[in-house]
Amino acid sequence: MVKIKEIEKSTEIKILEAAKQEFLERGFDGARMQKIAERAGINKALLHYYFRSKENLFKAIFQSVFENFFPKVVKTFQSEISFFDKLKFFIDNYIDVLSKNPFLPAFILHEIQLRPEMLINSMKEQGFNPSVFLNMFKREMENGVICNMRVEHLVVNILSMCIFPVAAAPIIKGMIFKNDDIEYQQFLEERKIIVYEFVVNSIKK
Amino acid sequence: MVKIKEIEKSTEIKILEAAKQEFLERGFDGARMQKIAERAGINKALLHYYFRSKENLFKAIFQSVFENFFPKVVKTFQSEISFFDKLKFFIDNYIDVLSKNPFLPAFILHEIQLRPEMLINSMKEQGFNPSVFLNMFKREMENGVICNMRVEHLVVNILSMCIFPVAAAPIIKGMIFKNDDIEYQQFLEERKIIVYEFVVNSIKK
DNA sequence: ACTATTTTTGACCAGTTGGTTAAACTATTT
DNA sequence: AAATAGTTTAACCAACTGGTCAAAAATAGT
Repeated sequence: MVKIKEIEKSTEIKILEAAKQEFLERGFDGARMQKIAERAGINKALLHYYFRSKENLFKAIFQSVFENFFPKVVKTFQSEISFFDKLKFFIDNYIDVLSKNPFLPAFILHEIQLRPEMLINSMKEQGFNPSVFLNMFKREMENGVICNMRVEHLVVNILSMCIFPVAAAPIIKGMIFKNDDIEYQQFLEERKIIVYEFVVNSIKK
Repeated sequence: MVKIKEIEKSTEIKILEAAKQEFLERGFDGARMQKIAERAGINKALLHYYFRSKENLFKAIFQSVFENFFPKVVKTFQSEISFFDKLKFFIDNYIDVLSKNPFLPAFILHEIQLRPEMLINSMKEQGFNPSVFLNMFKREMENGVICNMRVEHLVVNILSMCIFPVAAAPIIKGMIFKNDDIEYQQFLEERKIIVYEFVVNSIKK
């Protein structure tokens, strides 16, 4: 049994991985329990054995996925580097995470439209607090390092420019890059620097 | 019959309005033909009488909705006002349209993930051409009015800051404004100016 | 007023979907 | 090795869903 666990992933892990794919690609309403079972290579009844219902399985996935969507800000921002390096590091890192989870942004944005409770739930359960983020910028404004503005707008601007281009990948690919995946990936790569410069240009005193 | 048409909307219009609501809120997979019929106050079979299938009805809605999502750039940009006024007008106008269609951005972003063809289709059918948009900025760069950068990034930045805050409304409301709708609406209103200033600060020479 | 055409409806259908169950299989305990 | 507990499966089910159809109702044409 020990050997099996090492070679073959545990059933629960296999289910979670399959469910994550299915839910991320198709959303709750589009996802099919049968498809999840097939993807995991198991019998459909096993899904209900491990996770009572579709709703339950979905909640598990949403929570695990939520972590990737809301950047673990604390570690990034507690380091000793300068404000601008923190900002640069954050943007680089966040775009990187998202571009490796291409379905994530659109999935979250879609699901929360009719289930905002899920968000609040996940936030509480993970102790996520946006004010850590906001306060960092507020401090730099008070120190006169960056221009004064409502921090909420600044933060939303930064997040917008990181998240939207991934959520809108099919649009951008289709309209700008003639559906060339490589060119689009290159575009995202460039943004790690461009977004930082764009923000700094705008807020630096 | 003339009188009836004036008082009561034609069946087709009623269906389209009901379907638009249902599809925008729930997406294709979450929408129910029965619910659309109820919303329109008609029998379900009528839906199939006017639009053969759910798929067909969806296509009709997607196309009509697409127009609002992709700003009618031409008219805005052909006017004689200065570049910066065009930009200001565009951002103001676009945020306004989106905030009046709160489900629109997340709907489009979700649906295109697995149906990119729909996008291409609607684009062709409506003769939408993104290069009109891109070229305007390129011209101003060549004229030395704004800083040089890859126009694609500039345009994506602007669109990001207009679209994302609407798509992410439930997140922003929940995390920043304690679910206060009015404060959130005020926030969007402010962005009409803030986004413009943020962009201009960054690109003005 | 009568007919032909279009619009609307209720009843119905076949396929799908999430979920259940009893039995088979596997591993663990004694 | 026998009993016990934990996994896995195939078969099944009730509810729902998109879609059909024949008949009824409304409208238009004569």
